[in-house]
Amino acid sequence: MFSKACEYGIKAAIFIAVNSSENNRVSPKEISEEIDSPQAFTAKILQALVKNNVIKSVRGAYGGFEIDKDKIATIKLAQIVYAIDGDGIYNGCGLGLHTCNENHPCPVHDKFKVVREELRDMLENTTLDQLASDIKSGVSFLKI
Amino acid sequence: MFSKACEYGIKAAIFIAVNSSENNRVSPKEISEEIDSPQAFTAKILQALVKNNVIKSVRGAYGGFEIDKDKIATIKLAQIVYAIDGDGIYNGCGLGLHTCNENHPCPVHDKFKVVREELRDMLENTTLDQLASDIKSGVSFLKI
DNA sequence: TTTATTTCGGATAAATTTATCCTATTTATA
DNA sequence: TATAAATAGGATAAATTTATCCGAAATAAA
Ligand code: FES
Ligand code: FES
Repeated sequence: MFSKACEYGIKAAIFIAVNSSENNRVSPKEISEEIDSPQAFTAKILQALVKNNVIKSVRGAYGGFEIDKDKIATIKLAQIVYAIDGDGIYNGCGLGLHTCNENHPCPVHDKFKVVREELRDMLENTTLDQLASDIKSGVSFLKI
Repeated sequence: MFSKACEYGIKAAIFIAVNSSENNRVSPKEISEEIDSPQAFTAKILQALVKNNVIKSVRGAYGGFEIDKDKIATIKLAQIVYAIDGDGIYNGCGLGLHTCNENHPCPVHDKFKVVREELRDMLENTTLDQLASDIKSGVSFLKI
Protein backbone atom coordinates (compact mmCIF):
# COMPACT_ATOMS: atom_id res chain seq x y z
CA MET A 1 0.00 0.00 0.00
CA PHE A 2 2.57 2.53 1.17
CA SER A 3 6.27 2.44 0.32
CA LYS A 4 8.76 1.49 3.00
CA ALA A 5 9.94 5.09 2.97
CA CYS A 6 6.42 6.24 3.69
CA GLU A 7 5.92 3.72 6.49
CA TYR A 8 9.13 4.91 8.12
CA GLY A 9 8.14 8.52 7.59
CA ILE A 10 4.78 8.10 9.30
CA LYS A 11 6.21 6.22 12.25
CA ALA A 12 9.07 8.71 12.61
CA ALA A 13 6.67 11.64 12.58
CA ILE A 14 4.55 10.03 15.28
CA PHE A 15 7.60 9.37 17.44
CA ILE A 16 8.79 12.94 17.00
CA ALA A 17 5.31 14.19 17.89
CA VAL A 18 5.28 12.10 21.06
CA ASN A 19 8.62 13.56 22.11
CA SER A 20 7.96 17.12 21.07
CA SER A 21 4.83 17.11 23.19
CA GLU A 22 7.22 16.51 26.07
CA ASN A 23 9.67 19.16 24.86
CA ASN A 24 12.13 16.51 23.79
CA ARG A 25 14.18 16.80 20.63
CA VAL A 26 15.20 13.49 19.01
CA SER A 27 17.97 12.23 16.72
CA PRO A 28 17.80 9.89 13.71
CA LYS A 29 19.50 7.28 15.88
CA GLU A 30 16.81 7.36 18.57
CA ILE A 31 14.09 7.48 15.95
CA SER A 32 15.34 4.51 13.96
CA GLU A 33 15.75 2.51 17.14
CA GLU A 34 12.23 3.27 18.29
CA ILE A 35 10.58 2.56 14.96
CA ASP A 36 12.95 -0.27 13.97
CA SER A 37 14.18 1.22 10.70
CA PRO A 38 17.57 1.69 8.98
CA GLN A 39 19.12 4.83 10.41
CA ALA A 40 20.68 6.50 7.36
CA PHE A 41 17.67 5.76 5.20
CA THR A 42 15.38 7.14 7.87
CA ALA A 43 17.52 10.29 8.04
CA LYS A 44 16.93 10.85 4.32
CA ILE A 45 13.20 10.57 4.80
CA LEU A 46 13.36 13.03 7.69
CA GLN A 47 15.03 15.49 5.33
CA ALA A 48 12.07 15.15 2.96
CA LEU A 49 9.67 15.82 5.83
CA VAL A 50 11.69 18.90 6.81
CA LYS A 51 11.58 20.21 3.23
CA ASN A 52 7.82 19.73 3.22
CA ASN A 53 7.45 21.57 6.53
CA VAL A 54 6.04 18.56 8.34
CA ILE A 55 8.82 18.48 10.92
CA LYS A 56 11.56 20.92 11.95
CA SER A 57 15.27 20.19 12.19
CA VAL A 58 17.80 21.93 14.39
CA ARG A 59 21.39 21.53 13.22
CA GLY A 60 24.51 21.46 15.32
CA ALA A 61 25.17 20.42 18.89
CA TYR A 62 22.04 19.72 20.92
CA GLY A 63 20.13 19.67 17.67
CA GLY A 64 17.67 17.10 16.41
CA PHE A 65 14.16 16.84 15.07
CA GLU A 66 11.00 18.28 16.55
CA ILE A 67 7.52 19.52 15.74
CA ASP A 68 6.10 22.76 17.07
CA LYS A 69 3.86 21.71 19.93
CA ASP A 70 0.91 23.71 18.69
CA LYS A 71 1.31 22.28 15.19
CA ILE A 72 1.04 18.62 16.16
CA ALA A 73 -2.74 18.66 16.12
CA THR A 74 -2.83 20.23 12.66
CA ILE A 75 -0.56 17.80 10.81
CA LYS A 76 -2.47 15.23 8.84
CA LEU A 77 -1.27 11.82 7.73
CA ALA A 78 -2.08 12.94 4.21
CA GLN A 79 0.70 15.55 4.32
CA ILE A 80 3.27 12.93 5.24
CA VAL A 81 2.15 10.47 2.59
CA TYR A 82 2.09 13.25 0.02
CA ALA A 83 5.57 14.45 0.96
CA ILE A 84 7.05 10.99 0.48
CA ASP A 85 4.90 8.98 -1.96
CA GLY A 86 3.28 11.85 -3.84
CA ASP A 87 -0.35 11.92 -4.88
CA GLY A 88 -0.49 8.74 -6.93
CA ILE A 89 -2.45 6.97 -4.23
CA TYR A 90 -5.21 9.60 -4.42
CA ASN A 91 -5.36 10.40 -8.09
CA GLY A 92 -3.72 7.52 -9.91
CA CYS A 93 -5.64 4.83 -11.78
CA GLY A 94 -5.84 1.53 -9.92
CA LEU A 95 -4.91 -0.36 -13.08
CA GLY A 96 -2.17 2.00 -14.20
CA LEU A 97 -3.90 3.93 -17.00
CA HIS A 98 -2.03 7.20 -17.58
CA THR A 99 -4.65 9.16 -15.70
CA CYS A 100 -7.78 8.24 -13.81
CA ASN A 101 -10.52 9.78 -15.91
CA GLU A 102 -14.28 9.50 -15.42
CA ASN A 103 -14.73 9.79 -19.16
CA HIS A 104 -12.25 7.09 -20.02
CA PRO A 105 -12.44 4.75 -17.03
CA CYS A 106 -10.55 1.52 -16.52
CA PRO A 107 -12.62 -1.59 -15.73
CA VAL A 108 -12.38 -1.13 -11.96
CA HIS A 109 -12.72 2.65 -11.87
CA ASP A 110 -16.14 2.93 -10.19
CA LYS A 111 -15.35 0.39 -7.51
CA PHE A 112 -11.77 1.46 -6.99
CA LYS A 113 -12.69 5.09 -6.63
CA VAL A 114 -14.76 4.30 -3.56
CA VAL A 115 -11.85 2.59 -1.80
CA ARG A 116 -9.39 5.26 -2.83
CA GLU A 117 -11.61 8.02 -1.52
CA GLU A 118 -12.12 6.23 1.75
CA LEU A 119 -8.34 6.01 2.06
CA ARG A 120 -8.00 9.69 1.27
CA ASP A 121 -10.63 10.65 3.81
CA MET A 122 -8.86 8.54 6.38
CA LEU A 123 -5.50 10.17 5.67
CA GLU A 124 -6.97 13.67 5.63
CA ASN A 125 -8.90 13.20 8.85
CA THR A 126 -6.16 11.64 10.91
CA THR A 127 -3.82 14.00 12.73
CA LEU A 128 -0.50 13.34 14.38
CA ASP A 129 -1.76 14.12 17.86
CA GLN A 130 -4.44 11.45 17.64
CA LEU A 131 -1.84 8.84 16.75
CA ALA A 132 0.71 10.14 19.24
CA SER A 133 -1.72 9.95 22.15
CA ASP A 134 -2.33 6.24 21.57
CA ILE A 135 1.41 5.65 21.64
CA LYS A 136 1.75 7.63 24.87
CA SER A 137 -1.03 5.69 26.55
CA GLY A 138 0.43 2.38 25.42
CA VAL A 139 -2.59 1.50 23.31
CA SER A 140 -0.64 1.28 20.04
CA PHE A 141 2.94 0.47 19.09
CA LEU A 142 5.59 1.66 16.66
CA LYS A 143 7.47 -1.62 16.21
CA ILE A 144 7.40 -5.45 16.23
CA MET B 1 -1.60 0.17 -4.55
CA PHE B 2 -1.10 -2.89 -6.76
CA SER B 3 2.21 -3.91 -8.33
CA LYS B 4 2.70 -3.45 -12.07
CA ALA B 5 2.59 -7.23 -12.38
CA CYS B 6 -0.81 -7.26 -10.72
CA GLU B 7 -2.15 -4.46 -12.88
CA TYR B 8 -1.09 -6.33 -16.00
CA GLY B 9 -2.53 -9.57 -14.63
CA ILE B 10 -5.94 -8.05 -13.97
CA LYS B 11 -6.13 -6.38 -17.36
CA ALA B 12 -4.92 -9.52 -19.13
CA ALA B 13 -7.52 -11.65 -17.38
CA ILE B 14 -10.27 -9.25 -18.38
CA PHE B 15 -9.11 -9.27 -22.00
CA ILE B 16 -8.98 -13.06 -22.03
CA ALA B 17 -12.45 -13.19 -20.50
CA VAL B 18 -13.81 -10.87 -23.19
CA ASN B 19 -12.36 -13.10 -25.90
CA SER B 20 -13.23 -16.42 -24.33
CA SER B 21 -16.86 -15.33 -24.09
CA GLU B 22 -16.63 -15.13 -27.89
CA ASN B 23 -14.81 -18.48 -28.16
CA ASN B 24 -11.60 -16.75 -29.06
CA ARG B 25 -8.23 -17.90 -27.79
CA VAL B 26 -5.57 -15.16 -27.42
CA SER B 27 -1.76 -14.96 -27.41
CA PRO B 28 0.58 -12.97 -25.16
CA LYS B 29 1.28 -10.76 -28.17
CA GLU B 30 -2.38 -9.82 -28.64
CA ILE B 31 -2.85 -9.42 -24.91
CA SER B 32 0.12 -7.13 -24.38
CA GLU B 33 -0.93 -5.03 -27.35
CA GLU B 34 -4.47 -4.66 -26.06
CA ILE B 35 -3.49 -3.84 -22.49
CA ASP B 36 -0.33 -1.90 -23.42
CA SER B 37 2.15 -3.97 -21.44
CA PRO B 38 5.59 -5.53 -22.09
CA GLN B 39 5.01 -8.83 -23.83
CA ALA B 40 7.56 -11.16 -22.21
CA PHE B 41 6.81 -9.83 -18.75
CA THR B 42 3.11 -10.25 -19.36
CA ALA B 43 3.72 -13.84 -20.46
CA LYS B 44 5.35 -14.56 -17.11
CA ILE B 45 2.38 -13.19 -15.28
CA LEU B 46 0.05 -15.31 -17.40
CA GLN B 47 2.02 -18.36 -16.31
CA ALA B 48 1.35 -17.43 -12.68
CA LEU B 49 -2.36 -17.13 -13.44
CA VAL B 50 -2.31 -20.53 -15.14
CA LYS B 51 -0.61 -22.12 -12.12
CA ASN B 52 -3.26 -20.60 -9.88
CA ASN B 53 -6.06 -21.92 -12.10
CA VAL B 54 -7.34 -18.48 -12.96
CA ILE B 55 -6.83 -18.94 -16.70
CA LYS B 56 -6.09 -21.93 -18.93
CA SER B 57 -3.26 -22.25 -21.44
CA VAL B 58 -3.19 -24.39 -24.55
CA ARG B 59 0.31 -25.12 -25.82
CA GLY B 60 1.42 -25.65 -29.39
CA ALA B 61 0.05 -24.48 -32.70
CA TYR B 62 -3.33 -22.78 -32.50
CA GLY B 63 -2.79 -22.55 -28.78
CA GLY B 64 -3.13 -19.55 -26.52
CA PHE B 65 -4.90 -18.47 -23.36
CA GLU B 66 -8.55 -18.83 -22.49
CA ILE B 67 -11.00 -19.10 -19.62
CA ASP B 68 -13.78 -21.66 -19.50
CA LYS B 69 -16.88 -19.76 -20.50
CA ASP B 70 -18.89 -20.97 -17.54
CA LYS B 71 -16.06 -20.05 -15.16
CA ILE B 72 -15.82 -16.39 -16.12
CA ALA B 73 -18.63 -15.36 -13.78
CA THR B 74 -17.03 -17.19 -10.85
CA ILE B 75 -13.54 -15.68 -11.00
CA LYS B 76 -13.04 -12.87 -8.54
CA LEU B 77 -10.54 -10.06 -8.71
CA ALA B 78 -9.31 -11.26 -5.33
CA GLN B 79 -8.05 -14.51 -6.85
CA ILE B 80 -5.96 -12.64 -9.40
CA VAL B 81 -4.51 -10.24 -6.85
CA TYR B 82 -3.75 -13.12 -4.52
CA ALA B 83 -2.06 -15.15 -7.26
CA ILE B 84 0.30 -12.29 -8.12
CA ASP B 85 0.73 -10.02 -5.09
CA GLY B 86 -0.12 -12.49 -2.34
CA ASP B 87 -2.22 -11.63 0.68
CA GLY B 88 -0.17 -8.75 2.05
CA ILE B 89 -2.79 -6.27 0.95
CA TYR B 90 -5.46 -8.02 3.05
CA ASN B 91 -3.55 -9.10 6.08
CA GLY B 92 -0.42 -6.98 6.23
CA CYS B 93 0.06 -4.06 8.61
CA GLY B 94 -0.28 -0.67 6.95
CA LEU B 95 2.84 0.57 8.72
CA GLY B 96 4.90 -2.56 8.14
CA LEU B 97 4.76 -4.20 11.57
CA HIS B 98 5.59 -7.90 11.24
CA THR B 99 1.94 -8.86 11.53
CA CYS B 100 -1.27 -6.92 11.86
CA ASN B 101 -2.45 -7.82 15.33
CA GLU B 102 -5.49 -6.47 17.20
CA ASN B 103 -3.63 -6.98 20.46
CA HIS B 104 -0.51 -5.18 19.35
CA PRO B 105 -1.81 -2.61 16.87
CA CYS B 106 0.19 -0.01 15.02
CA PRO B 107 -0.95 3.62 15.35
CA VAL B 108 -3.19 3.49 12.28
CA HIS B 109 -4.55 -0.01 12.79
CA ASP B 110 -8.20 0.83 13.55
CA LYS B 111 -8.52 3.29 10.72
CA PHE B 112 -6.47 1.35 8.23
CA LYS B 113 -8.41 -1.83 8.86
CA VAL B 114 -11.59 -0.20 7.62
CA VAL B 115 -10.02 0.79 4.31
CA ARG B 116 -8.31 -2.55 3.89
CA GLU B 117 -11.54 -4.44 4.47
CA GLU B 118 -13.39 -2.25 2.03
CA LEU B 119 -10.71 -3.07 -0.52
CA ARG B 120 -11.01 -6.76 0.25
CA ASP B 121 -14.79 -6.70 -0.06
CA MET B 122 -14.43 -4.94 -3.37
CA LEU B 123 -11.98 -7.51 -4.70
CA GLU B 124 -14.02 -10.44 -3.42
CA ASN B 125 -17.27 -9.14 -4.83
CA THR B 126 -16.06 -8.21 -8.29
CA THR B 127 -16.08 -10.95 -10.91
CA LEU B 128 -14.41 -11.09 -14.28
CA ASP B 129 -17.69 -11.16 -16.20
CA GLN B 130 -18.79 -7.86 -14.65
CA LEU B 131 -15.58 -6.18 -15.78
CA ALA B 132 -15.57 -7.90 -19.17
CA SER B 133 -19.09 -6.76 -20.00
CA ASP B 134 -18.15 -3.10 -19.55
CA ILE B 135 -15.25 -3.57 -21.92
CA LYS B 136 -17.50 -5.25 -24.49
CA SER B 137 -20.05 -2.45 -24.32
CA GLY B 138 -17.36 0.19 -24.64
CA VAL B 139 -18.08 1.67 -21.23
CA SER B 140 -14.59 1.01 -19.86
CA PHE B 141 -11.11 0.69 -21.35
CA LEU B 142 -7.98 -1.41 -20.92
CA LYS B 143 -5.40 1.14 -22.02
CA ILE B 144 -4.37 4.82 -22.39
C1' DT C 1 7.00 -37.71 -39.52
C1' DT C 2 8.20 -33.20 -40.40
C1' DT C 3 7.19 -28.48 -39.81
C1' DA C 4 5.34 -24.42 -38.01
C1' DT C 5 3.40 -22.48 -34.04
C1' DT C 6 2.94 -21.63 -29.41
C1' DT C 7 3.50 -21.86 -24.22
C1' DC C 8 7.10 -22.93 -20.55
C1' DG C 9 10.99 -21.86 -17.98
C1' DG C 10 15.62 -20.45 -16.96
C1' DA C 11 19.12 -16.88 -17.41
C1' DT C 12 20.05 -12.27 -17.72
C1' DA C 13 19.50 -7.21 -17.84
C1' DA C 14 17.49 -2.71 -16.68
C1' DA C 15 15.13 0.25 -13.56
C1' DT C 16 13.55 1.46 -9.17
C1' DT C 17 13.49 1.25 -4.30
C1' DT C 18 15.85 0.54 -0.22
C1' DA C 19 19.99 1.04 2.37
C1' DT C 20 24.85 2.49 3.61
C1' DC C 21 28.90 5.45 3.88
C1' DC C 22 31.48 9.50 4.11
C1' DT C 23 32.29 14.43 4.08
C1' DA C 24 30.54 19.19 4.51
C1' DT C 25 28.10 22.46 7.10
C1' DT C 26 25.94 24.25 11.11
C1' DT C 27 25.72 25.37 15.96
C1' DA C 28 26.08 25.32 21.16
C1' DT C 29 29.38 25.35 24.56
C1' DA C 30 33.86 25.47 26.73
C1' DT D 1 38.14 30.76 18.81
C1' DA D 2 38.39 25.88 19.13
C1' DT D 3 35.89 21.77 19.76
C1' DA D 4 32.40 18.48 19.81
C1' DA D 5 27.90 17.23 18.30
C1' DA D 6 24.46 17.12 15.08
C1' DT D 7 21.87 17.57 10.47
C1' DA D 8 22.58 18.00 5.15
C1' DG D 9 23.66 15.94 1.15
C1' DG D 10 26.23 13.48 -2.41
C1' DA D 11 28.09 9.04 -3.91
C1' DT D 12 27.61 4.36 -3.84
C1' DA D 13 25.83 -0.33 -2.92
C1' DA D 14 22.31 -3.91 -2.17
C1' DA D 15 17.83 -5.70 -2.92
C1' DT D 16 13.65 -5.96 -5.30
C1' DT D 17 10.73 -5.26 -9.13
C1' DT D 18 10.21 -4.84 -13.85
C1' DA D 19 11.57 -6.30 -18.32
C1' DT D 20 14.06 -8.96 -22.10
C1' DC D 21 16.04 -12.96 -24.42
C1' DC D 22 16.49 -17.56 -25.90
C1' DG D 23 16.12 -22.45 -26.09
C1' DA D 24 13.08 -26.49 -24.60
C1' DA D 25 8.78 -28.78 -24.79
C1' DA D 26 4.24 -29.45 -26.62
C1' DT D 27 0.84 -29.67 -30.26
C1' DA D 28 -1.89 -29.20 -34.57
C1' DA D 29 -1.65 -29.70 -39.32
C1' DA D 30 0.56 -30.75 -43.66
S1 FES E 1 -9.51 5.05 -14.53
FE1 FES E 1 -8.70 3.44 -13.37
S2 FES E 1 -9.26 4.03 -11.39
FE2 FES E 1 -10.12 5.64 -12.55
S1 FES F 1 -1.24 -3.49 13.14
FE1 FES F 1 -0.89 -2.05 11.58
S2 FES F 1 -2.68 -2.28 10.40
FE2 FES F 1 -3.07 -3.67 12.00
